[in-house]
Amino acid sequence: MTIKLYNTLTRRLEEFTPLQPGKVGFYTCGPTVYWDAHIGNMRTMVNSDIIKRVFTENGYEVNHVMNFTDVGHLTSDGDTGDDKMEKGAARENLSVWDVAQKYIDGFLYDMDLLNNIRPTHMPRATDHISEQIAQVQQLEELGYTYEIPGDGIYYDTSKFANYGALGGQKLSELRGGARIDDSGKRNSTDFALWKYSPTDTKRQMEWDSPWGVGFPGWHIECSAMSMKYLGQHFDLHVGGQEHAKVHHSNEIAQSEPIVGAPWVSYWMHFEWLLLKDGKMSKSAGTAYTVRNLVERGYDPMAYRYLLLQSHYRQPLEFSFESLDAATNGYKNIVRKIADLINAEKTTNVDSERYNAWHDKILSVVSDNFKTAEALVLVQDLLKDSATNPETKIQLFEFVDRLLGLQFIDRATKLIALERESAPAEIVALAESRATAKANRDWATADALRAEIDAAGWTVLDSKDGYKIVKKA
RNA sequence: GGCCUGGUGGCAGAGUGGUUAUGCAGAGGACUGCAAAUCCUUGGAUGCCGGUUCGAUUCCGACCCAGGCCUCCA
Repeated sequence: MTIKLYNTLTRRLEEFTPLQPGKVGFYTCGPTVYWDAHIGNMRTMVNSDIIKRVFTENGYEVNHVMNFTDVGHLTSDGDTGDDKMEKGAARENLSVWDVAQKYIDGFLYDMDLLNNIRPTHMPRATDHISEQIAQVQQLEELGYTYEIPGDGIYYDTSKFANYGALGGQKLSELRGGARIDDSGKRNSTDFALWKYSPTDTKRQMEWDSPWGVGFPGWHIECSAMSMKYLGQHFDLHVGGQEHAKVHHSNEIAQSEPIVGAPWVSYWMHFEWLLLKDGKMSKSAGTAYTVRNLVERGYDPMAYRYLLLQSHYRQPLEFSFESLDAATNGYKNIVRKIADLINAEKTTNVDSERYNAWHDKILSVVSDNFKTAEALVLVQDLLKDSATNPETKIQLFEFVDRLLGLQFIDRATKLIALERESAPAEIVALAESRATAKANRDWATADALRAEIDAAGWTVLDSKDGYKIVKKA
């Protein structure tokens, strides 16, 4: 099936053509591991995961690379300010290396909660210093660099004719020049490739290089690692929308002189998760992590479901109200699937119906990853009386592979919960209640039901008597 | 100042040049002693003003409003 995607480079919806038939290589700009990734960060990861799943279901062999930025780049793109990793280390009284490991572990934990398939490769910047140095050397030989004495090696963006193409703005249009720039840079958009360690303090992370002891600028890591694991040219590069102008423009500027243009065929940028009042903020306590949602009793799949109801190129406004709505919607679907699994099977999978639904669902997500439309089809499928339960179940297995919403898993767990037999004392209470009911003593019956409920079980009446179900 | 998105019912959010998805919430009903679950039915929206068109929510233009990026940020 044809895959269409919106390419930021051309600002157009394009049909995807791989560099090598049947294969796709793509790179996601991963997290800087100095703090917990919040649910907004994770939106990007879910989007990446959907891309991977759509390619996979279309028969592609996927090589997905996502980096961990564990080297301290600076808090300002002007290559000044504090080092984030060092700040994190000071905050937590850990070494920078331990800080990195701690937040990598946390990140992967949350990735798993969201059922994101792990990338094929997850390289760390600090493990690829030599590759980064090698690229800086190549750029130096090609004449793209200059030194600011006592500061570092910089990239001269005026040497790269097409600088800023991705951001839709020419060099001359960027406002950078309006700020005071006493750093010695030739152009406001120039950026560091290699920074010298300060002479007055000892950095925890620093390496030898042909230019002196120091550390790499933060853009070069993505160029170095993507090429190492995906080849000099690859198909797709994705990341948060804020990366387009600076980070990705710089990556292109670093890479194309070395490998030729176009370096990457397609670029995709994801919109942000916003709060009513704007961005998530750590200081305001609104930078929720996936683990925070779990602590509040939410299923991570409900959050994933919320995300998939919107489009990746559209900002999404998060609130607990909308998460509650998503939770209800998600649970309703799970309930219906559980009923399908419980339904008596009298027929076999209807391959004609299966194929029709399969193709319909796959085609809407293959068209620029419209997951919201796929979820509409999921509702339609549940209502479709012409498709038998077995076929529907098989289709939901496909939907789970495609969207990663773990419908079958949650439905199976729900059934298990419902089949778990109640302990004797609960059964005794239920029996008493049944007697009270038979005597039309509603007050006693309701009191007993409340007692059972308080013990963690629910009594459900039916035509044939009652069921005792463990509360989720 | 430059660039870029959007403005759709109570909420979240799709698609579409010609009956405005879907979900949640709401209302009514079936079933229930009452609940729960399920099923059925149902009310309710396209910022404002022009233009193109037989017809615009959809295309074009102006305006108003909101948000984002241009500074680390997914």
